[in-house]
Amino acid sequence: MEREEFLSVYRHSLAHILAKAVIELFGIENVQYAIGPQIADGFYYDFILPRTISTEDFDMIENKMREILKRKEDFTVREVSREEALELFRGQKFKTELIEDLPADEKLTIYYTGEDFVDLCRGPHVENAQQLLSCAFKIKSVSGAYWRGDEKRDSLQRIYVYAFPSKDELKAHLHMIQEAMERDHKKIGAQLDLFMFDETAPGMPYWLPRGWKMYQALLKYSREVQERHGYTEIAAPLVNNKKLWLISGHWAHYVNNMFMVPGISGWLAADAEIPGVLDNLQEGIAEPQAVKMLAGSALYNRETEDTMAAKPMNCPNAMMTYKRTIHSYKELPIRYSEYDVLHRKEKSGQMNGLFRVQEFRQDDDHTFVMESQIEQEIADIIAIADEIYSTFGVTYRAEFSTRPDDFMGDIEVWNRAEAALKKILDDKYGEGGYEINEGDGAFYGPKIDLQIKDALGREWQCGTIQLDFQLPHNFGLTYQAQDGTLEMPVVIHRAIYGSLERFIGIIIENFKGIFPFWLSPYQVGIVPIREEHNEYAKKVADLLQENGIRAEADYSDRNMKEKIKTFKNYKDPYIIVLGDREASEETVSINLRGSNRQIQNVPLSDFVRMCRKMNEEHSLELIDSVE
RNA sequence: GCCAACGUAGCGCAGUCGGUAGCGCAACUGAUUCGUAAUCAGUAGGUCACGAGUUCGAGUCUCGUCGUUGGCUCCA
Repeated sequence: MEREEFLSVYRHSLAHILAKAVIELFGIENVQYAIGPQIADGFYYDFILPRTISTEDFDMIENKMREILKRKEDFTVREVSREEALELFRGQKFKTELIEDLPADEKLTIYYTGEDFVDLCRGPHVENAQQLLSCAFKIKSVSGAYWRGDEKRDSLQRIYVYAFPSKDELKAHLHMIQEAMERDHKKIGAQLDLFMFDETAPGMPYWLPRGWKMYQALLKYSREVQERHGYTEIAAPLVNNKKLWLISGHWAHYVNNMFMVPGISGWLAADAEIPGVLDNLQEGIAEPQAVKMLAGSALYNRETEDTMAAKPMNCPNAMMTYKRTIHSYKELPIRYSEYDVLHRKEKSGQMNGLFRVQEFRQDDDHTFVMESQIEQEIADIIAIADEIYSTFGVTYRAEFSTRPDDFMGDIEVWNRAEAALKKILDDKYGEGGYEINEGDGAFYGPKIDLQIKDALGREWQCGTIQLDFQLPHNFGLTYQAQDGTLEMPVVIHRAIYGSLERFIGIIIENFKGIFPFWLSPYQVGIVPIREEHNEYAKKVADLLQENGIRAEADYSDRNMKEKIKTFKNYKDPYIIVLGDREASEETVSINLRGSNRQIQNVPLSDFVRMCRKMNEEHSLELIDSVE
C-alpha cells in the first residue's frame, strides 16, 4: 500500500510536470488543460492543443519535462476560495467547469510547480521536483478522448506516459509490453495458420484448417463436461423474423447492433430510374446520381413484416424451444446448451482481432429452473467453471452484480435470488473473496461475472451467469407445479468460455501459441527420413488417427531437417522421426517441443498410450518421458 | 462513430528529390535420398488496399472510401 501511495504521488506530480511542459512548448494562451490522473502503468493528461501531437513530438516533450525537473522547483499547495480559483483559471474552461461542479463547501486546493504553473488538484504531491529526478518515464502514445467521456463534448488529445520509480522498473515494464506484443494472438494466429480475416467480412473470422481443429477440440471438451452435468444441446435458426425480436425486446433495445435482412415490400413492374441518389453521406462530397433498377427488382424495406435479423443472442430461440410443450416441475431444471453462430454489429473502430468480433459462437446455455433450484444450479455452474478454467491453468475471480434502480419484476424474487447467489459465493470463495458491484446487475436479473487471469496477469471477462426474470415473462413461459398451478420458471443464462473466438484469442496469448497437447491443432508431426520410410509412416499415421490423435505427416522428398523445421515452427508438441531403425522395431523417436531433447525408440504402443492419456486428461504438461 | 497511425508478392520488409517495382523467407521446377531447426541450382509471382485529383510523369503529393492497429465509448 505504501508503494501504491508513493506511485500515486509521484505519478500525479509527473502529470503536473507534463502539463507544465506542454504549456511551455505551446504557450498558455494556446492550451486548454483538463485532467491528469494516474493509471496502472503511469498517467495521462488531456489537452486541447493548436495542433495534433505526433510520435515525432515525444522526444521534444520528454526533454522539456526533464529540463523542468532539473530546475528543482517546489510543489507548493495553497487553499483558495472558489472566487479566487475561478479568477486564477480564467480562460481555462475545463478547470472552470471542475471548480463550478465542486460542492460549495468543498475546500479548493491548488498546487504550484515553480512560480508559473498552477493546477487545481487535491494532491498530495512531492515537495520538490528534485524528488522526481530518479523516476523513469516515457511517453507511450497520444490518442483522442472526450471531455468526461462524452462524445458530444470537446475532443481532447490524451498523452499517455509510462512512469515508474526507477529505470529498472520502467525497463521491466517495457519488457512486459514487448512480451505481450510477441504473444499477440493476431500475430501468432497468422504464424500458426489458425485464422484470417478479409475486408468483405470485417470482424468475422475465417477459421483455417489448423485453427478449426483447435476450435473443435474446445467444443468437444465443453460438450464432454456439460454432458456430465446434464446439459442437452440444441441448435436453432440463425436468422429470425423481427416478430421474435419484438417479443424478446431486442427490437427495442438492440436493433442497432443487429445484422438486418430487410423484407421485400414489392417488385418493380418496369425498369425504373431513381434520380438524386447521393453516393456519400458527407456534405460537399456527395454527388447525386441516377440509379437504374431493372424490372423485377425487389424493393427491400427494413420495416416490412418479413424483415428478419441475424441473432445476436441465443436466448429467444431457447425460449421458443422451451415453449414447444408444456412442462412439469419434475422436468426442471432443463438445460439447453447451444453453440450457434451469433452476429453483433459493432461500430467501426471497435473490432480487435478475435477479442472483439462481429460473428462468434458462445458456449451458451439457458437453464430453466424453479426458484427453489437457483442455488443448487448456480453452484453446479460454478463447479463447471472451476473445472474448465483449471484445465487451462488460469485462475479466476468472481464479480457479483446486484439489483439496479431500474429493475423489473418482483422485488421479493430479487431479494431471494440475490440471497441465494450470495450464499453460494460466500460458501465457495468466502466472504470478501469476490467483488460485489451494487446496482450493476441487468434490469432483468442479478449476475455473476467470472474474470480469468492470464499468464501475463491480465484479466479477461469470460464466464457469465445471469438470472433472468424478464424473458420467461415476455415469452409467457410456465411449468406445472406440484399443486397443479402454473408457475413461471426462472431462466439462467450462462457461458464459461464466453465467446469461443475471444477465448481462443486469450489462450493463444496465454500459451504464446504453445498449446497443451489436447488443444494443439496438430499433436504429432510425422517425419519419414527417406521416401522408403513413407510406408511405415503411413501406418503410424493411421494408427494415431484411429486413436483420435491429430497427426500430420510430410511424405515429400524434402530433407528431414526441413520437415522437422516446418513442424517445429507450427509448434507441434511431438515430432516423430521414422527411419530404418524405427520401421524394423515398430518404434518412434520423439522430438519434444520446447527443447532439443529426444526420446529414442519408443515402442509405438507406448507412444499411442502417452498421447491418449493427455487427450483424455486434458493435461497441461507435455509428457516428456516414457512411463 | 470520434482522434491518430498504418495498408507495396502468401509472410516479413526496402523503395532517396515524383522518373522502368526490389530483397529475404515461403511457393514452383530440376538435381540431391539424407538420423534431428534452413542441401544446391533455376523459375514464377504485383490493379503498390480502392476511387478521384495535381503533374509530361504518382508506390511517392492532395482529397475521399474501405480495411487494420492503438486509444475514447460500448461490450462477450
